[in-house]
Amino acid sequence: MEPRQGAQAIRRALAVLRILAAGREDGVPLAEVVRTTGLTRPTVHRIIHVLIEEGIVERHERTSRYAIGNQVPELALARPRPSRLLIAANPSLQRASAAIGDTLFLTVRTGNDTLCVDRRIGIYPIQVLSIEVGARRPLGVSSAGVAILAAMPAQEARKIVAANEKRFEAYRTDVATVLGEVTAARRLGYGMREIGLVQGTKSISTWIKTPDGQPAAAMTVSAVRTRLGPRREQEVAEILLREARIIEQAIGG
Amino acid sequence: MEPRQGAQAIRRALAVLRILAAGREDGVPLAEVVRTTGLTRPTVHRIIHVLIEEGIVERHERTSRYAIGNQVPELALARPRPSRLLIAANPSLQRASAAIGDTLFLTVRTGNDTLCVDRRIGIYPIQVLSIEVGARRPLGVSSAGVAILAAMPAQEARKIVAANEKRFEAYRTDVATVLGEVTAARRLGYGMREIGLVQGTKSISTWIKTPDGQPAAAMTVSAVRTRLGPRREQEVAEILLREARIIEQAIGG
DNA sequence: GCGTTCTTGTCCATATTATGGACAGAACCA
DNA sequence: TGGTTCTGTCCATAATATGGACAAGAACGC
Repeated sequence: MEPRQGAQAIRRALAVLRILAAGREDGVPLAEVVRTTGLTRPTVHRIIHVLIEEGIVERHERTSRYAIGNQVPELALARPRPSRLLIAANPSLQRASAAIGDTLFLTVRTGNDTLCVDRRIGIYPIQVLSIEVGARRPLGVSSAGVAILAAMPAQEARKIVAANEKRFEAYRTDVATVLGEVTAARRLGYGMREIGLVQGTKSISTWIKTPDGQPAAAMTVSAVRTRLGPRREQEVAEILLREARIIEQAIGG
Repeated sequence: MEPRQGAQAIRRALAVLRILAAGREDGVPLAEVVRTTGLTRPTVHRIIHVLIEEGIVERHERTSRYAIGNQVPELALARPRPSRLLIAANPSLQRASAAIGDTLFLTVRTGNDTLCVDRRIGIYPIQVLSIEVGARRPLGVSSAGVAILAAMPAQEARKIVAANEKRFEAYRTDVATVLGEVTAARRLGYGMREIGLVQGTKSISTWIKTPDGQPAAAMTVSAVRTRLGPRREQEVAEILLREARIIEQAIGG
């Protein structure tokens, strides 16, 4: 079905907001927003400054970077309860982290992005804290994003990857690489990044689907590479797959 | 200065979102959004359904009411840190609640609304929990809103009250009543509601200003009426005023 | 059970808004 | 110092967003 007409400006504003959200508290320069949204500079400038007037965006004086403003968390207070996924995943994150010893992450799909919504640090003396809660990236950049893409129909995954193309350069990847990883993840049954977001690390992600079959989230282990040789990778993947199924059951009701 | 042109649709979408935020998890029917924003039904319908497609709004199947969607808290994760006001106010809320024995609320101004961002329950056996964190209302409806309006230039207060006119009916008040309360609050130096948001209660609010002199927040005590006779009202007001000044100092740096 | 009222939902001719090419000034860097 | 890159702005015009009119369904009252 065709998307609803008559609100192009609203969609554009949201596209801008999602780019600013990816920049978190550091903010994003105007040129980067122009580049990644594909909109023209006057258009981005106008959208951003209206959002500033409305308190949705703020401009950092010293750096001229734009970031999410205080009214977004204020609007979010209208929806304070954690999602069913977050609640359902809690014991699995705990169990998996204890069993594996490394850091566990819960990441959700939000539009064409991934967003880290929970993190559980393990007990092994070396922990790879590659991202934090709130970290947002284009789908395809992390092993979680790759896993989520792998779990959806191939054509839909290609559309999303194409939409994110302009943003991959900033994360030192590209469409061909991402699609290759998605294909490999389909084969393996989970996503994996030999080269994690951090040098010398490796991460493994399993997708989590909602009751209607949509891949909506992923659970990820990140560790130093030496801790994830072929045999241990298999063990970790099995633990993650089992807990992902448990989460899916819990969400189903 | 004239507000920036070229993004009326974005402002309208935000106006709709703020109405939905006021409805919190209960949601708001379409007709109510039409009435309070003053927009036409096709316009509101279109805006809401684009926001639904974008995950910003969701529609409750059973009640046909619209509410804030899951992507708003997800965007808010880009700005996780509590504001300086919230941090600065924490010890004052604690002290005032202990000294007074009733519930203390911290409320901020957000656009033409007030939003409760913190609440501290007192030790007296009867507590008036008139609102919760996340409760959003038009400026002018609560004693906190009245206090904030009283602390700003009269012309600016009148503009805000005029903008909120259509929404007052739902809270059983009107422009004349609100302006009367604002005038009284200017005289008293604090806002007060003999008839609180809850029958048989009374509330007292003192404004809190930012370093640039803008009234941005208020601290409120709510109690059963019998606990706030004239003399005790004076004592409570003095405690609130003192703590408000402390908070203003802490924000100032 | 029927009539009335109220609500949500949709269409599309047209009014109005949003756009972006062109230009200017500031900041940065070699 | 000059070149490059960035932010910011203008306004003629292209394109979008609008809302009056209408339809259908739900809720309510007698």
